[in-house]
This record gives sequence, structure tokens and C-alpha cells, in this order.
Amino acid sequence: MVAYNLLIENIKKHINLSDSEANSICEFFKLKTIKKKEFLLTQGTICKFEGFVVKGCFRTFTIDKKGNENTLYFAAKDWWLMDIDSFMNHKPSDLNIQALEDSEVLIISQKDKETLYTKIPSAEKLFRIMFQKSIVAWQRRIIRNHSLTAKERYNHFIEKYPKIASKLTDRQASSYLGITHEFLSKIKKQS
Amino acid sequence: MVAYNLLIENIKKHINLSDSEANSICEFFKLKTIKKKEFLLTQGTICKFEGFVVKGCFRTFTIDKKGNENTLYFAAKDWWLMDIDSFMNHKPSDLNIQALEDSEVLIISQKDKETLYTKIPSAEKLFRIMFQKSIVAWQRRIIRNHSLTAKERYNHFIEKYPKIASKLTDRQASSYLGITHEFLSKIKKQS
DNA sequence: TAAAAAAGTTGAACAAGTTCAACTCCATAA
DNA sequence: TTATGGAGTTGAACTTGTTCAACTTTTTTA
Repeated sequence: MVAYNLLIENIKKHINLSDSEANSICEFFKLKTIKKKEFLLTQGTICKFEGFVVKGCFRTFTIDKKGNENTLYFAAKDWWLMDIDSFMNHKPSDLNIQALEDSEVLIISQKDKETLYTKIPSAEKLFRIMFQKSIVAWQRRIIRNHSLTAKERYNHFIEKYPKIASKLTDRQASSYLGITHEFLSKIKKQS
Repeated sequence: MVAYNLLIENIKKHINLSDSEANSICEFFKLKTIKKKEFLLTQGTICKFEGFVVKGCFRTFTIDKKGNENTLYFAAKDWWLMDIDSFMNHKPSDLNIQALEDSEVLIISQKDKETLYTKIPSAEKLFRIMFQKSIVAWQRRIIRNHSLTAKERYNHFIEKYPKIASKLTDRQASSYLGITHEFLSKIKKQS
């Protein structure tokens, strides 16, 4: 099935995998369909899954004390998705994960994730490597936030993630860049 | 030896470890002494080590196009240290790692790190978990940068890391907070 | 110990980004 | 079809943070 092929191809970008291992891994994941604007996770609930997007697009965001939305990341096809803090520590999430369009996700439950680690030893390596790559991306984002202007960050964003950027409203993009939507409107007018 | 005890205690915060595993792991690490202001890594060179600080304090920073220093993180006793991007991808680093005071680090080479993963299976789990926790910290920092003012970030920093904060010059702290040292001076005067 | 360098302080002018309010333009639900 | 709410735009006033320069204080080095 197409969804599982996408998952296997994604995993093979990180580690080598035998066919039998690939099949075993797939058995832990279940396809979930979700409609535009629905939530995969809402703040206050415990994140009991990890997801791999096979269709559509999601936005992961917090709402701060002033009521402002703050987008942590977007996840389109071929991206992983979860609240890692809530999942790992079994605590209520601060994050909301919402579908921006009709979407499909391969979901593995918390329990099955533990089983995956014990049954398939190379899963530890897989996620260790995936997490390493993720850290690099977060570090780069911090540096960009500190060294670039809002306009430079916006240009970087639409160049690096043109497909995702094209799916977003300006409000969603601005909440990722850390600026108001009014200011993003002014930035876009300039260029 | 004290340095190795600190390493083992740190590892035991993340996973369970038998005495023999603990000893095996220690054999891969060598103690390195470094004087104040010396560099453990300079940008342009490949990061061929991962380090665990047992004494002193380090600062990891980039220098952007305008010549501004941008501090990614500080690492005092009981913290890990490396350029994960350079280490993983064998590419020249964008980071500088400098000792803020006379320091000691337990160092594992790139080669030995690979051996560690193959010889000691639980090492995969150890670093997978450490990296997970690291991601949570990076995500929280992004959200703080977007939702708090400079003054609020400064207060959070000195409350959360009082020991590290006390070792820093204002210039070093400001380069972590993403503001100029002049503005930090004005913030401190306010409160 | 003197001299030099680095760190911190302050003020004035400036730039970047926010806030709020008013308006337009759509998409879509009733 | 209409009205309703969400998204985008614009301007004016405002706040936050920067820049630059001059100065003082502290630390380092010769």
C-alpha cells in the first residue's frame, strides 16, 4: 500500500533495513484519516501517539498567555509528528496539532512504540539518528531567529519550504516566523 | 575517579546500566584539560569528538555575516557538548566552542562513538533518550523566543540557570538571549 | 605596577516590529 | 442568495530593541 511504502522509504533515508524488518515495523502503524481543521492533539491532553504524515499537512502550535498562537512546526507529507515532551513524559501537552487540509497519518501508539524498540533493535538507531537530525534543524532555527530580520526569515522560509508555504494563510506563516500577521503583510508588500 | 563517576551518574539519569556496561563505556572516554579562553572547536574545522563536561564551563557560538556572536548554548559541569551537525555529517563546523574558565571534559572520538554503538547496544537507547530530551529543550527555547520579551527571557535564564548565569559576562549572556549587550545593560537597570 | 584591552553604562537618534482600528475581499454556511 | 466570519491590507501611534559614540570601571597582560 502506498502509505506504507512512503514510510519505508522515509526510514531507509536514515538506516538500512531488511524487508522483514520493514514489514515488522509497518505492522505497528495504523492509517488514520483526518479532515481539514480537525485536531490530532489538543493542549491539556496526553500525546499517546507518534505520527508519520502520508497525505495533507498539519500545524503544531501553542497558545501563550496573551492568547497568541505560536507555531512550532508544520508537517506535510513525509514528515513525523508528535508532542515529544508529552509522549515521553506522559504529561499533558502544551501543543495543538491541527490538520490544515484533509490528511492521512500513519499512527503508532505509545505502547507499540515501546514494543517496537524492544522487538526491532534497529529502531533505536533509527530514531536516534532521526532525533539527531531534528536537533540540527532546531539549532539552525534558533540561530536564524537571532541573526536574521523578519523579512530574511520569511524569504528563507518560502525558499526552503515552498510546498508548505503555499498551503498556508499569512496568519499561519507569521505565527511560525514569530511576527504579527499585520507585519508579514507589510513585509510582502515591500518585495 | 571522580570525572568518570560523574559520567556514570549522568548516564544513569537516562537509562539503567550494569556495572560492567558502565566500565566499558568509561573506557571510551579520555579526560582532556583545557584552559580558560582556549577553544575545543573552531568554526571551519570538523568536530571529531563528543564531550561531557566534568569541570568548568563552555560557550558554543557562531559568528554571523555582520560579525555578531550568537550563543547557541552554554555547557557547565554535567552537560554534553559537540557540534552535532559537523560530527554526524563529517562537515566543517559553523560553531566555536570556547572554555569560559579552566575546564575538564571527558572526550569520546568519532570513531570510538561508532564502536560504542556497536559494542554496547544500550548506548543507542541512551543517546536516543538524551536526544529526545534535547529536542524538548530546543522547542521550548523557540517558543520562549517568540512569546517572551527580552526582559522576560533574561529573568527566565537567570532563574533557570543561576550557576551558569553567574559565570558569564553580560556580553555572553546577551548573545544567548538574542539581544545587544547595551540593551541587556538597560534591562538590568530597570529591575 | 602601569598600560592596554575588554567589559559595562548611558544617552540620543534611529529602525524594527506591534497594536489597534478601519476597511476590503472572500469563502461558506444558513 | 445573503449575511457572517475569517483573512488580508493599510495607516497612525506606539513600544521594543539597535546603533553609535562617549564615557567609566574592571580585568588582563606586559
